[in-house]
Amino acid sequence: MPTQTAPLAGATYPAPLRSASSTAVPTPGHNGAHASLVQSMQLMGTAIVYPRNTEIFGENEPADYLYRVVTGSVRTYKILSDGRRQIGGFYLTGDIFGLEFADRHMLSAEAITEAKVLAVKRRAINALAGRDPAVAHEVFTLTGRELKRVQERMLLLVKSAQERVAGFLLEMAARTVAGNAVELPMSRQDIADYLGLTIETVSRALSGLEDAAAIEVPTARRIVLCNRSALVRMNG
Amino acid sequence: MPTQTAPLAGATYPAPLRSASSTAVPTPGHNGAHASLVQSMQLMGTAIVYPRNTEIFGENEPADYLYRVVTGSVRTYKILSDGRRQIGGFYLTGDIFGLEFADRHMLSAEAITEAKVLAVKRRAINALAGRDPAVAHEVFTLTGRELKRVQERMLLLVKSAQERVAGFLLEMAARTVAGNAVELPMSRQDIADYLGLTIETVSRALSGLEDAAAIEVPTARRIVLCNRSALVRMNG
DNA sequence: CGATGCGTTGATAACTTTCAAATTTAGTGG
DNA sequence: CCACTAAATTTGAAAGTTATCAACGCATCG
Repeated sequence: MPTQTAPLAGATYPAPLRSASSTAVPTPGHNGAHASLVQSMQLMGTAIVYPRNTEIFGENEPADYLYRVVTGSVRTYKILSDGRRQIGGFYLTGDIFGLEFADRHMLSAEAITEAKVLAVKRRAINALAGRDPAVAHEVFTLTGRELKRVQERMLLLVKSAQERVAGFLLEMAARTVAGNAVELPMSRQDIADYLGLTIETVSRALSGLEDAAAIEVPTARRIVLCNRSALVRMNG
Repeated sequence: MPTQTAPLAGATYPAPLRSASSTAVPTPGHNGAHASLVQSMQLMGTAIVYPRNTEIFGENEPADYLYRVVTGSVRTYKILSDGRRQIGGFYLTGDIFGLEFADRHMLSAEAITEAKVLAVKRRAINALAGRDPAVAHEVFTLTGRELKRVQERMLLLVKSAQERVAGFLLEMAARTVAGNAVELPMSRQDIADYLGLTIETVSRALSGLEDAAAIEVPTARRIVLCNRSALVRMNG
């Protein structure tokens, strides 16, 4: 089914959020908005280090925890019936993941690089949200941002290969502190599975952007955005 | 950005839901779950009839109302910078639309066929949700379903044309009461803009499915699903 | 130094779009 | 109610894009 709208703006919800359904990805990067949630997770949470490419949780497992990336990076994904892998999202330092409307994960999560992850019992956060409206509000903000992200992703998926890659780079750049250089933690295969393309097409799109002088690719994982407006233009 | 998870399962949120961000499409069809919300909307709402192809609300307008389709059908959409139109969702009788996390609509809405629409002040619903936890819960359920739908839509968008069309037909069939016949209120152009394809490709995919004896197309708008398992197989 | 994995590049095939035209359907006016 | 015009849909052929298959380069690591 379709597409886009969510709860009510300007509402106050003293609501039960019991086992609704579905999932959403939290907003990475801008964490200033989640001060109390992040802070609380810090206190309640357990930090675990996952080596590269190891599973953090699997599809259909009970969603008992909420996670926050302390260091490293994480991907969520789903294996489709035809064997393809669709990546749900990338989570960088500071990002929160594992948010679910349902009581089971709809996606699996893996460490892309070695990742230190803070895991907090969902129940604990729920209890906290019950006591602290600010925390509850943060959870909603996360949900809202996630919806927006998924929508933007949908818009990305109807574009051409080069537009998708350009959009991806802009997205990663926006999530990364650095000036114009983006350090990609994920492989070309990860990017391809995120954008619904093949690695060859991703590689060619990057080469094309390089030829167009929009980016530089000193190493495969490091990309310099030389001409952001060109990227924006390509992004659609 | 990416993708999928949302609020916390099994939580109780006495939360402020003020101007978060983003949008989501409510779940059409199965309305049994929203008894009290629907009922309340019935009492509070104003019914308006929109002729075919007229605007119900526009992108960036204040999202002051929540809508429910009484009769007819509605589409939400967004015009992309390159002129293409991306359809956000289709809303059939009983469906609720106009849900937003933000205080302005991210999409425009139009009547596909003449549509009788119930419009209810958002504030009124918020107030009701504040008093009635069941209503608040319904709003969350809608949000959760919407997230799930957007995710499924994302999965659809990375597939082949024929898979997308097959998936679309299954979706519409699931939302329609009728046995195996689906009466499509929308044009091929609407379908194409929903699936990120051209009308020609949609038409050819339908012809292909017809050749494969998976469907019959007595008239352009009426489709009979002869072999559902074939469609499911194609759907991925 | 030879494996092994990852990324790039090339050639070809498959798929989708684009452009064009034929066909059907719907709406209007007589 | 019929005829006619306009719009929508289908179909065909050619062009463009992306996937697939294959080879090559480059780095890391035993």
